[in-house]
Amino acid sequence: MSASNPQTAAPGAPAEARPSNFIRDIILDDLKTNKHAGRVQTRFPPEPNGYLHIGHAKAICLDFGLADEFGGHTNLRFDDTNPSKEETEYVDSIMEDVKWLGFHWDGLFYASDYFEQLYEWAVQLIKAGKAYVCDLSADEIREYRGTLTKPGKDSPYRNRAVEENLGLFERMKAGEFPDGSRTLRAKIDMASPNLNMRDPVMYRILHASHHRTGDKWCIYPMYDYAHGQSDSIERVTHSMCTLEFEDHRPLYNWFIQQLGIFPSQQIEFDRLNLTHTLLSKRKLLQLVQEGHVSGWDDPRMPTLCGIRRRGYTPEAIRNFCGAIGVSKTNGSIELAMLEHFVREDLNKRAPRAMAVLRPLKVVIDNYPEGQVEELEAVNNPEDPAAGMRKVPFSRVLYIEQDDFREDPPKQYHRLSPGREVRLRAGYFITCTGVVKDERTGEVVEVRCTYDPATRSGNAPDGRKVKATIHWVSAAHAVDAEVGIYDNLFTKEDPSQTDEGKDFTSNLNPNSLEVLSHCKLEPSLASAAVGGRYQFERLGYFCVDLDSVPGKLVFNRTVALKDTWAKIEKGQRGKG
RNA sequence: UGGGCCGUCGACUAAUGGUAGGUCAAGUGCCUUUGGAGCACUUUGUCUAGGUUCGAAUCCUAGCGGCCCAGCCA
Repeated sequence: MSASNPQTAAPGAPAEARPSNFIRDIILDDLKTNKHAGRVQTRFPPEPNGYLHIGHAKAICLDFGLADEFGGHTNLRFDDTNPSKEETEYVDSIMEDVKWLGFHWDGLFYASDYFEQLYEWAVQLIKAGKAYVCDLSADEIREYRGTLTKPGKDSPYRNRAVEENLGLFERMKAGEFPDGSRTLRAKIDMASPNLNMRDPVMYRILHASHHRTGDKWCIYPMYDYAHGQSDSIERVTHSMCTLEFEDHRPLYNWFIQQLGIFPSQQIEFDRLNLTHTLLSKRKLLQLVQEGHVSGWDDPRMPTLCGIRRRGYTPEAIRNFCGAIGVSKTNGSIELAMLEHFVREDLNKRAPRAMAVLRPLKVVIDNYPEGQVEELEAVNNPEDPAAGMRKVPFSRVLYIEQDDFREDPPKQYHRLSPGREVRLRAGYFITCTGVVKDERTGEVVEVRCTYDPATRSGNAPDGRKVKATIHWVSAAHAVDAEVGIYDNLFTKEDPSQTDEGKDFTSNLNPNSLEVLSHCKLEPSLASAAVGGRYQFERLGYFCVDLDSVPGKLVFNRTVALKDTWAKIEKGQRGKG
């Protein structure tokens, strides 16, 4: 059960008020017909072979959210049937991520908890003549399986006597045979149009150490033989999984039926796809291993730990998952949708601060040298309870390079020679001149005068300015490093590649920009790791894991919507 | 090409035989001590062709298009 809910599942909301989806409809219907005596049991079943990503968040919100809505329960179950790929590092991270997202499981289980039961059931199936030990090699099994259009043919071992099968299977378990030499197969139908029903492998021999059972087993169940029965053991009523398992459902049901155990129901929904993003554990692993990113928690990664480090909130992710809905259509959500939900959440809660990313020096000629004033600034205009803070003001300031143009284009409202703007929470200043680098001609300093009557940002004579810009007092500024992130991939669909190239050819070479001498207002000096702020007019930023007092590091979570950038882009477009 | 699934604004998703609606994006305006936020308004859609029906996004038929399946991975 979850303590907190996606916005789509506000506790106590009337069922009719919640957005519908076809899975919810199925549950509603089952409740109406009293199929499981009003019980709703779900599970989230990750394989501990990688870190969770935003796609898993969708499944988690569904599994936990739906159970929660109907007073049901949700188990966290690790699908750990393949010891060669699974590690405790991953189970730890998965538990951490699920908790961070705001969900709490009822039961914590592992498919490996059921190895003994699964083995007994396999023996039962052998005795019933429904399973047999097959000596075919992997290659031979593939040949015998047939193709999409051609039926397969029976294994020569298909009709072994029950006693022989029993003996062989026991010896497989006892470790008498090498890896790959034999398998236990279900006896179903080699001519089935569904390849999953062509005598699927139930057990393979794998002399590998398992992260939980150690060396106890050297035969391991396949996913298809383990998953449905695990659901059944936990009396899962609604077992949600992604679309590619649709073809497996007949097998899922076959095992349950042959065994005569609790009939869990598998329901498939569409996997999340996000533009400019890859959501495949295999490819994410490759990015990490080949060093294209700094690790699983690189802020550019779509992993939950990456997104968390980037500064996303669990609420934002849950709201996003609620908003995208659930269906069976194969589509791709625009990244802008995800970004919308962080902005929406952070706008309400992130305290504001001033930070200058690309500093340009401003000297206010008529401001007394050595004087410092403490100006009052609003912490969050969306939240009066957030209060006020003091920001030091003095004669030499930094402003954003972007906020000054010597030769301003049309519609540019910010500072330029002769023009007056407001300093956020401060005075009106007018640009009186510039100082340039003699060699490069670059403006290295802007000279201004201020109007002492405009303290706090209003002119007594009622005159208006068109722009308000942010600033930091040079003498009081705190230095910081800031990571600016862009899409990890340039293509909308990064898996779409040119001949002979793989997805890494679509990596965005500019996905990370590190700005190292950013100037922050002094109140930020004590910002704690994980702290989220809005740097006014720029975006939302979060204190990075590697940040220490004296050497601050921030990540840009997402930029604020930038109307001027849009206008400017339009101007360039026109020529 | 055998089987399975799916086609609704640019994207995602509702409408369960009876007004094609919502969110994101885009655009316009208002407002603004963040060109932020907010508010208002606007544009754009039922894959195609037949059929059933008083009435079809919804049901039927046939096309067309997309995704998945030939691991001893999950």
